[in-house]
Amino acid sequence: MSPRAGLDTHTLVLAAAEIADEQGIEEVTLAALAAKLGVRSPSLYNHINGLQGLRSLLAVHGLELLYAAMSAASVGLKGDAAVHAMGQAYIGFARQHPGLYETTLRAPEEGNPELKKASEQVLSLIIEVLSGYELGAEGELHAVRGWRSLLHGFAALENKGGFGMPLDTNVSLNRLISTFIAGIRSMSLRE
Amino acid sequence: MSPRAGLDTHTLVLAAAEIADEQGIEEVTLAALAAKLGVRSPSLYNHINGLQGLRSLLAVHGLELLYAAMSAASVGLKGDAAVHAMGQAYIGFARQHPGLYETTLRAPEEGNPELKKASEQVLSLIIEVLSGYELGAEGELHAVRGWRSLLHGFAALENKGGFGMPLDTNVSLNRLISTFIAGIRSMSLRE
DNA sequence: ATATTATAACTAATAACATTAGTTTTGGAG
DNA sequence: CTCCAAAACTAATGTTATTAGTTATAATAT
Repeated sequence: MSPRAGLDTHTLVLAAAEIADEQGIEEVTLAALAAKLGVRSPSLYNHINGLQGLRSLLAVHGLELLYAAMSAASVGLKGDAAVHAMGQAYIGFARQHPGLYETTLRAPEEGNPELKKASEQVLSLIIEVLSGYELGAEGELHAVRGWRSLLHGFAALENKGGFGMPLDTNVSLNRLISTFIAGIRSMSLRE
Repeated sequence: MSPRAGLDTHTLVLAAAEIADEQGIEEVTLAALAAKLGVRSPSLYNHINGLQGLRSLLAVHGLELLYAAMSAASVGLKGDAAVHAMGQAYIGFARQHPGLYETTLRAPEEGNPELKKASEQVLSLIIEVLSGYELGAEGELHAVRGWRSLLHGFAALENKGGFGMPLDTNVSLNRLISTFIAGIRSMSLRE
């Protein structure tokens, strides 16, 4: 019963993130979001650029939270410890915010500068942590790709329930990270 | 202008897979599929169980093709060569059928026996190839999880254009596979 | 205090989609 | 040649996103 519900973009993004995490990314519709906020869906257009715009905002928000988690976890650490901490933080974020994490890689727009910036922030943190190993400029880039593949694959499969087997996934993650570290160690020695 | 267009389930799945690979998974709608087949969308219900049913069929079809590719690539090979060949085949399939690959992990139904069967087929092939390393029963399961994570993560990031850097992704893949192998080697020695 | 204005939220309307109900038509079995 | 199961159809409903145009209010200026 109140024109002027007092919404703003940030409130919308937070509410949408909640829907994504609690009900799944498919349920993030303007209709559902408007209902949650006690408003009619066209009203949302005063704050966001349609559904696509909302998805972009969600992606940026997710990447910022992911960066914060990874950064906080690895600050002050070096080498293997930093890699482990960062990997745990990455997967921890994906577990805590499954829907929001998923929006992170649903790259909708190519030219979005906010999105690009948020992605690069995460990327440079990864590069920094892996720079401790003697991989060379090119080897480092390959290692970054591998590290991202590994983390994203693990997060995605775990979230989808792809690891059906009754075996502690934390142990799997730890061993996988150790495997990766051991692998890049042996790669760097080989060259 | 012809009642009796002569459709069947398989034709629908193939046409839907084409849409998925050429236009993206979002464009796989019953409306688009019906248009492609020269039919009205309600007619599709004679052959599939709605959009959800079609998605399940796509997932099964994708897993079967994936299995065929992996199997053909690794037949007769052992050890590192088999792992490399299987990995290349997995990524090759994801590149060749980006949309179909994506449906593979959009697990819609839990209790679908066809889907379960197709998944287990792929899984047992992976287990077989990794059984050559001395990992122990539990270690082998962790390695399987790691191997799947790595492959899926790489496929997903590459498909989404997540590897923005101008560096040959085939080289990255080769090195990643080698890194993984080196990693599980050192893990098995450690215990 | 009162008038003005920018804009948040609204109603109404359209288009795309999935889905169900009920009808028509036809290819093949008898 | 007849008949029937089922393939394809039309019609209708409900959900969604989105646009156009309207109303009402909060903040500002007078």
